[in-house]
Parts: sequence; C-alpha cells; structure tokens
Amino acid sequence: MDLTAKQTKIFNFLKDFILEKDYPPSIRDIQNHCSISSTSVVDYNLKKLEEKGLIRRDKDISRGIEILGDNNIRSRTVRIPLLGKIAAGKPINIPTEGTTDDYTNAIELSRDQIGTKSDLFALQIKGNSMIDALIQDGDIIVLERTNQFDNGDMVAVWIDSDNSTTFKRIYKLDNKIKLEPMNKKMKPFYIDPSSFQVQGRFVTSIRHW
Amino acid sequence: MDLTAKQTKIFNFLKDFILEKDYPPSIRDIQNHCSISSTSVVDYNLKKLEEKGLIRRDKDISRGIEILGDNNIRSRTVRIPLLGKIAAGKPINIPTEGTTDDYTNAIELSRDQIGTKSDLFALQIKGNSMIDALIQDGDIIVLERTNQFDNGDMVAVWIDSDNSTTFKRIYKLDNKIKLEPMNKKMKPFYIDPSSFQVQGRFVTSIRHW
DNA sequence: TATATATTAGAACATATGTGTTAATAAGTA
DNA sequence: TACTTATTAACACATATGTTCTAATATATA
Repeated sequence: MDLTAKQTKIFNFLKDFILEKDYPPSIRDIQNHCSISSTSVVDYNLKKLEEKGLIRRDKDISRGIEILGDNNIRSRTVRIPLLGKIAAGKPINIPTEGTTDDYTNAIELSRDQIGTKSDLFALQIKGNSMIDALIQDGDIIVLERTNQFDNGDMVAVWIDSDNSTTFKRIYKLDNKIKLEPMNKKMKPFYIDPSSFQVQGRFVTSIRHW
Repeated sequence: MDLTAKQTKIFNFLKDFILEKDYPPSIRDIQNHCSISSTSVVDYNLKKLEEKGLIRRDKDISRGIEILGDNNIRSRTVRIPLLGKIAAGKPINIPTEGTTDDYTNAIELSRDQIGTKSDLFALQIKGNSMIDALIQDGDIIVLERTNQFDNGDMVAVWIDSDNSTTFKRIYKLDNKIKLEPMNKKMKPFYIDPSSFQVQGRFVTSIRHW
C-alpha cells in the first residue's frame, strides 16, 4: 500500500524531528512544519500511517508516536572495529572470533550499508595497490569474517606457502584456485584448493572526503 | 555533583521509559512510576538533573525531555535524502533549499562519515561514466549543497549554455573555468567564469556490496 | 454520468501536561 | 541552638495537545 505525498512528508518529518529533538512532534508541530491546514488532517493521515504499519500511536498521550520496524531510528548504526592499516601486498592480521570488542578504534556505519551481515571488521588501505578495485589510498574497506566466497569476490585469504594473509580477488577454477591482485601490474597466481583459507570477504568500502 | 536517590530513580526511569516507549514520559508518568507525592517534586528534581547536565528540557513542551551525552541512545546518524539516479552526462535536478522533506528515499549515514557538514543530498550513479573518479555503477554519491569549491573538487555545476546541471571536476584557471568529465574518453572544456554556477560539492561515495 | 469513497477544512471540546504559588518539613551549617 | 538551605506537599492555573464533529471538496469507481 503506497503512501500519498502528504503521508510521505509527514513520515519523513517524523523521523527528522525525532532524530533532532529526541522526542516525537505534536500534531500541531506536524501541522506547521508540513504546512497542513488542520490538525484533523494530520490526525487523519497519522491514522493512515498507523493502518499501513509504519507507526504506532498511543491514544490520549501527547506526542505518543512510535516509528515501527526498520524505519526506527534506534539501532540504526553498527560499530565496526578498525583494526589498522594495510599496505600493498602486506599481510593482514585477521582477528580471531570474539575479540573485536577489544579494539579502541572503530567506525560506525548505518545498517543500510551492511545489511544483515554480522561479525564485521574494517581496515584502512595504504597506497594505491587496489586501484583496479576502485579503492584508493585512505579508503576504508569493511570485511565480513567468513570462510565462504563466490567467484570474483574480494577476500582476505590465508595462503599456506606464504604463511600470511593478503587481500585478493578469488576465482574457483576446475581443480585450482585463481588469486588475482587488484592491480594489473601484478600477475594472478594459482594455488591448490587445500592450501589456502578465506578469512574474510569484502562488504563495502568507504571514501573519506 | 552526585545524584540523590530520587534523582537516580528518576533518571533511570527516564532511560527505561524512552527505551521502551520511544518517547519521553510526562511529569505525571514519572510521578506515578517513581512514587513521588507531587508533580512539583518531579519538576524540582528534573531541574536538578538539568543543572547537573544529564538532561535537557524544552520549556512548555510536553514530554520535552532529552537525555544528553553518552547516555543518549540516538543521534548517531544523519538522514540524507536520496533524490534519484543520474546517468552519464545526463542533467541532474538539484532540489531547492528546504524541499528535502518531500523525498521518499533516504540513506542514513553515520555522523562519522559526514563530519559537521549540513544540507546534504545523495544521488545514485547509473553507468560507469565516472570511473576515473573511482565511482562505478550503483554507487551512491553524497553532495553538499554549496556554491563554494576548491580546485579539483567534484561538483554539480549549472552551465548556462547547456541549461542544465552535470557532475564534473572543476578547476579555476587564470580567466576561465575548466570542467573535466570524470572519464578520460571525454574531453574537458572551458567556460567563462560568469556562465556557470556550482550547486553542490562531492562529500563522499558509498559502495553497496 | 452518478455514486461511493477518500481527503480536507475549520472549529470546538476535553484533557493531558507543564508551571507557579505558598506553606510545611527535612537537612545541613554556624 | 538558631539559621539557612534543600526538599516535599497540595493545589490551582494556563496552555499544550489529542480528539471529535460536521460540512465541503476531491478522487475514485461503477
């Protein structure tokens, strides 16, 4: 069920107002800021928003409006530990599970950006060795700790022979694994499926201005 | 300055109430749940909590109580209207000031990512015409509405002769302005300083996984 | 077109709620 | 103790605010 323009405006105002003031607006607040002619029209549209499951209203309680579900402003961010900088080809230190609370540096991302993924950590990139992945110096990449991967994923991968973890693009071939640096100047190489382990998978990158 | 038992009880109730209901309690809510004999006693102690810097009250506004500082659960994100998609070279529609309540879509970014900037809006990029700026299809760019720019900034710029706004990298030369598409295949061009206007400046870009 | 439904408008009303006043009591302080 | 300050208590008051009613208008539907 779609929202009318007025309902959209009211709903956005609700979110903005709560975000700024930390308490919900009164009906007359909504009336004024959304340029609505009558309190009854606001009331009418709030009832519609409630029918459509976007808000909950508490009868007779002033400012008794709650925004429901995913639209709720609360719990909208996730703290992700920023584990340090990594440079061209340099090994990465992947933290063991459950130790991510110990880190002092962290970035905070909106849940919009990470979906339902959990167990995330972030690394800041030093240099332009990942330029082919559209990642440049200073960018932060967010990884999900997992052993799974799909073809073409960018992953942090442990390689037995190197005894270290680096960041590569990965492809599963017939009977071997192709690991491709994210820089055309460096050649891809191939390893045995039993001699590596994926430790994390690229989720998103963040550019600072 | 320490809190009295009554003030502690009120302060904890405030947090619990807001956590549960998503709006602050009224003075009489506090009175009842904290077993306080009179509204004036509640008012008195709320004033004390305000003096001690734990809460902020908005005069004459019912339930106008905000919990300050680290105790506050909210205010960690900023809503940024997502105005639509823009494609290669296609004109952009920059909203006029104060109309950003009308949007339906929005992204929510951590304040960490945008600093103190205000008046932001976002656009989703269609196609790979900005690949030189490390921006690819589906990425979202966040712009700040402003007329200011520095050399090399990526800006949404209105060009009189074209009668439209596009996204370019801008350089101020001696007596003209250089506008450079973010794609090497397209040539830069030069215009008179009086025949253009910057409408927004690149702040950050967001890649979805 | 005719009819039903949805939305708007303005006003009045009931009450939820913040504020102020005065006096009483408790707690601290010299 | 005497005196100041902090806190409590009960009540009245002003207003902030949700609700309701009726009619007008717009929009959808047959």
